[in-house]
Amino acid sequence: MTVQPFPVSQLVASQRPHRKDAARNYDALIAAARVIFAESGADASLEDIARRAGVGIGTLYRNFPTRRHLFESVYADEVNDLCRVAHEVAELDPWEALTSWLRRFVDYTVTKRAVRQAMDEKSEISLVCRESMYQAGGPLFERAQKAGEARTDMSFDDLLRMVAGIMATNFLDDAQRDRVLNVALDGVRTAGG
Amino acid sequence: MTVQPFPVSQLVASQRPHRKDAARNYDALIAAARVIFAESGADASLEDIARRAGVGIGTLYRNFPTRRHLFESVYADEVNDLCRVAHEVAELDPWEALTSWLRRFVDYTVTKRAVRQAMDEKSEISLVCRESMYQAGGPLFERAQKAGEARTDMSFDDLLRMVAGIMATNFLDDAQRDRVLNVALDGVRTAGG
DNA sequence: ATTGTACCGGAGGCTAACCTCCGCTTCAAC
DNA sequence: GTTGAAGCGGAGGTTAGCCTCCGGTACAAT
Repeated sequence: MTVQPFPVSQLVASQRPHRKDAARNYDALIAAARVIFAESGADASLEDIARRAGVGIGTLYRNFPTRRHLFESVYADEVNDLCRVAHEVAELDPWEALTSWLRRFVDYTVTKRAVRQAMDEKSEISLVCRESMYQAGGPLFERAQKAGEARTDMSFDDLLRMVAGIMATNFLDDAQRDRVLNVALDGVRTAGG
Repeated sequence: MTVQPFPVSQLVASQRPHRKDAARNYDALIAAARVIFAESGADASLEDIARRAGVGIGTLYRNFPTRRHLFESVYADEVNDLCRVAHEVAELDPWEALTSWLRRFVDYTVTKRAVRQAMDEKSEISLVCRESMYQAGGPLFERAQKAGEARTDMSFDDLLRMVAGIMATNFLDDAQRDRVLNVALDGVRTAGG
């Protein structure tokens, strides 16, 4: 059960400017985008993001020529973290490892609304990100399957989309989201295999 | 197990104009909105809808003063159908009745993307619709619970949101959506009770 | 057939967001 | 400290969608 290192981080890091002020602005933009995308989805106003980051709209466009560039940079960041987490949970028992990784997946507020859209993007970086995520999480799923803890009549892609769908849904509160996720995961654990 | 008649239909029917051409336009608008909302979500362009319906934008606004009016009219229509279906499935066995109703719920393409938004609306008509839907589907769930076919540690609201989340998610194809829905429903059927 | 009225449609003003462009500022190399 | 280049920011042109308004049209009642 090997997990590849993170090809995504270079893609993102290479864009970060060298000058001090520029780098600060770059980070502020990513952080702001994280928040605004989380609140309003992937088609949030770029001017809102620039305003929140405390920079001019021109600066935003210099760093991220298109909305997609910005979105993908944020997204890549998250995927990066997810890959790292997959490493960290590798020592837990199979089912525990899988579900705690998926829970982490759910917790990402940035892409909570936007991930579903990203799942269908065809751009190169999206493909790379998805690939990375699959390489990181897929083995956890297979291990759980081999341990007889997860049904074998569904794919990892099925699983991710299921969880993504639930995580993108509005619930009354976090407790409800958790309850529902548990129900769905019970469905993954049982029968059908 | 009684199911209330449909308080929603009056709300909608009362808005339908009397004159022949006007009524035709009204229907065309609803039909067009159904399609466009399904494609682009609840914030689709109203002018697209008018164009597709083959009427002027003015006609749209005369019939539906706000985007919400239009959306809710379409939504109410769907809810209506769902209530009727709840009646029809009442004779099936408990689990079968519940799942076939839920499947019908999933099949609604109109609100596929938009239902999630609607679930959180606070407007009067949304409340009425949700109430109707709960009165129609809730008994199916309770019956399944009493028959030991559905877990009792989740609410009907939990269930609907789970299914709504899955139904609003983009899948590779319908087979995948079906597969995932089945997995989640397996989680509802088992344990935890 | 006439006529009053309800209805039609789209031109056009309004706003919001997109994105470019360029004069000014700030950094860091020497 | 000087200097040139990299970076800044926001004014403003452009587009898209919202919604109003009114001259003209088509229905249905008589």
